[in-house]
Amino acid sequence: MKPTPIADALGGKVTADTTVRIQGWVRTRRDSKAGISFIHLHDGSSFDPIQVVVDQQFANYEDVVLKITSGCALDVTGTLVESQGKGQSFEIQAKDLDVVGWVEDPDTYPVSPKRHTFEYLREVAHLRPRTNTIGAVTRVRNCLAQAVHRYFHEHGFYWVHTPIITGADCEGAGEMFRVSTLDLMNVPRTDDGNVDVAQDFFGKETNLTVSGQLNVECFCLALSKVYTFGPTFRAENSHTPRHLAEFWMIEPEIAFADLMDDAKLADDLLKYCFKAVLDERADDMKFFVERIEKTAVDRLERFIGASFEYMTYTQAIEKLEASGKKFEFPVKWGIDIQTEHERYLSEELVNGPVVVTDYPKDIKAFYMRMNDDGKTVAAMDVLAPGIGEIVGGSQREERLDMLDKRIEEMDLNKDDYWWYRDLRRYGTVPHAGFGLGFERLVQYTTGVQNIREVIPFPRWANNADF
RNA sequence: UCCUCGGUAGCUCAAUGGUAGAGCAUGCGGCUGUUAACCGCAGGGUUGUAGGUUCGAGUCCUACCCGGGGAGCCA
Repeated sequence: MKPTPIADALGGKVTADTTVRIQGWVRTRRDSKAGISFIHLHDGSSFDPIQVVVDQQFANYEDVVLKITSGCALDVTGTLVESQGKGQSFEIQAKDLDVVGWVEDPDTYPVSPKRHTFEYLREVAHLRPRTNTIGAVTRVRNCLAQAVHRYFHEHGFYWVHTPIITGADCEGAGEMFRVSTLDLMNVPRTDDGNVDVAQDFFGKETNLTVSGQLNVECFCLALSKVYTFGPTFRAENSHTPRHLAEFWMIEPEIAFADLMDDAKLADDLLKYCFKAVLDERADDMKFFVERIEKTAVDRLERFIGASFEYMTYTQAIEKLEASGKKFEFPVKWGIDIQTEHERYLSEELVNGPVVVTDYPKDIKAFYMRMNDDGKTVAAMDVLAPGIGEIVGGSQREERLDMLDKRIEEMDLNKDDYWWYRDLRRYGTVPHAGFGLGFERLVQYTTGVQNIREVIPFPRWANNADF
């Protein structure tokens, strides 16, 4: 008999009083000495486990059923019936039960049925997918990823697979991870004592990508609407609940578009994704509301219903100055907006997502388009309550002379950007794009505090186990 | 990298410089169509690592390692 996903059995997709077969892992077992055992079985298909009811009459009740513990893998066939107890619609009256995999020592089973801290669960990351929280996060993460691709597909975007390994010349910010096959014990040197990168695999210095943006721009100026969605890497030694050394980023790039088109796209995409989660993962979101973050669903509903609040950097600075707040970093035109400032803007002033645009050129990247005032660039950040910067984007500088001026001002080497500059020499058009940190999106959606819980196997400084 | 708090049973935490304790989990028993159940009993410890002070260190000192929170950087 073909097994049925638990979601289908609970969701009314199977006729009551018929025989079903289910396979999964035990969450809990409770016994009634009166002659019944209740086993909660989960298989990942839904948040809720299914209750398997096993009667004492069962052939191997004493030898098998009463020895089942949390974590055991079962294959159960029985009748799907309406539950007599509270807490579930349907349950299974077991007719046949096979323990496919036992837990060898229940006493030291790392995810025993009790409360665990997230810090502890990271140390058993191979088993934490069995917990309610990580299971729910995994389903929501998947739902968001599917929604991202679906949104872009429906709107005529092409998914471009930009490289993971990149030449060092051309990436701007962020500490990078070196990619090399050189023997660390015996590094070849040039005559002047430097590492002889010519002998390395690629014949030059290479690193893991920190962003696919520059590459995806090439495809944007040919296919009009494109995006990347893949892993990116930062070797920053940052120790915060919002940073990872390896994370996934979504980077759309649109041609014949300006900064407002860009912001509109971010707005649209985010709302589409949140709607998908509310539609498809109500079970998991209910759990997040109950156990993780009370306002999780409210927040998404408000986000979907609200229009983005827009302000320029200059206006934001004025608001911060007028707030009467004492900030650790004093507010002055020209400073970068700090975490405490972001919090004030999105959490207190607006209490919702805020788009801040037109930042001073000196605190932003070389490729951002110079505004007519000569002081600011066409950049935008979306700040969300509780998480800070969730989207960072800009209109790109499409004018070669202006781009060259910025490259020079920022002390970069023009020759390193020869192909990026070529885009401005051959059929250049105004274009714009942004980066959306996928894990931050999952964090914002679920209300999970630490980013290390929303990626299957988190990597950060000194942590690359599993 | 900086500031700050912490590291004791499988997990979460107690313990004035003087006998190492509880809750949960686990095992056994009792009770119950049970739902993060309840009652009783039991097993379970190199107190992060390495030094030092002391008659005596989980507790005080030094160094290091690891984790949380905050900051910087950012997505």
